[in-house]
Order: sequence, then structure tokens, then C-alpha cells
Amino acid sequence: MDFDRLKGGNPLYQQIAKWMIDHIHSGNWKEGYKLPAEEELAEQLEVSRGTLRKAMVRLLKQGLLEQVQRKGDFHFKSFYHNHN
Amino acid sequence: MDFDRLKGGNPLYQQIAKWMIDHIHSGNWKEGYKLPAEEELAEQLEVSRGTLRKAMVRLLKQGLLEQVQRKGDFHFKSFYHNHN
DNA sequence: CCCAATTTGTGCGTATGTATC
DNA sequence: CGATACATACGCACAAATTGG
Repeated sequence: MDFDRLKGGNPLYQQIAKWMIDHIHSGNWKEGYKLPAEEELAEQLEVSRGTLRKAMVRLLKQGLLEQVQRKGDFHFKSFYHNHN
Repeated sequence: MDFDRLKGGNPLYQQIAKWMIDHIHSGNWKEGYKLPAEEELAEQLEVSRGTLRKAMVRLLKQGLLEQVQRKGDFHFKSFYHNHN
């Protein structure tokens, strides 16, 4: 989705992480929203799955993203509680 | 079955797809032939199920493979009608 | 009809090799 | 060289559908 791939810019995975956070802020992704599968989302973003994962792991560690069981999907949790 | 795992070669899933097509051409797999379960076939080929699936999905999309009723199994359909 | 086993469908976790900057 | 990015490949776990007793 129109990321900056120019040299010298921020890494793709950082841009993606920011893009996801923006989606929460804008209300596009509300709490409990179930993300598409990594493979599918990566395809939509036109990045590799590995790069997308790198962004997601960042958000996971920051507590912005929550992994539900072993079901294989991610849900957003209450964002504002965990955003410092 | 004796696939080329050397670096620089074609991906395994491509080789497997070709191997399956060759089986049809050679007459080993005639129309209507029911394939073994994915798990079993993967074991015979000494590849992972995921890699085997990747090859099968390719053939499915190309119309060389047909999925029959019970989601279960795959049958080969008239190969020559769909091969350009 | 019910139930357990089988098989496909899906998705994540991880590792490796290659290329580029 | 190290960081970034991609493609490939394996494994594991679970859901859903089907099968057969």
C-alpha cells in the first residue's frame, strides 16, 4: 500500500508497523478486529511475509497486538491502554 | 524421489509439479486416478506436506488436477484438454 | 444417529540462502 | 560487514469436512 521503498528511508517493516497503528487510530481496525492471515495481508501490502511478520512481532512486543490462542490469528486489543 | 535440491536449481514445488505432469504423460496416472493422501505422498517424495500442496495448488489452478466431491481427494482430469 | 479416524484447509514459528544497500 | 528484504522449505497445531463403523 504505497510504502516508501526509496533508499535512505525507514525500513519497510517500520513503515508497516506505523501503517497498522494508523489503522487503529483511524478506527479502521477496532478492538477485537481479526487480521487477515499473514500470507494474505503480505500479499495485499505487496511485501514478503517475513517483512510483515517483523512488523507484527514489534507490535506484539509492544502489546498493541494480541495473539489469540493457537488459532492462528491476531486480534487487536485495547490499544489505548497499552500505548504510552 | 530424486529431486534436485542443489542451490540455484528450480524450487522443489516446481519440480514436483513437473514430476506429477510427467506421471500423467507417461501413463502412470491415468484420468480418474486417485492420489494418495497428501501426508502419504509427501512422505514418499520426502518433502513437506506444505511443499507438496504448493505444487498441487498450481496444477489445480492450471486445471490439470480436479478436486472431486468429498473434499477429500484429488483426481486427475482429462489432461490433454487443458494443456496448452 | 453418533462417534472416532482420516484427510484436507489454514495459519503461525522458524531456518536458510540469496541479493542489495 | 551488518541490516534489510525476499523466496523457499520444513514443522506444528488446529479447524472443518468426510468417511466408515
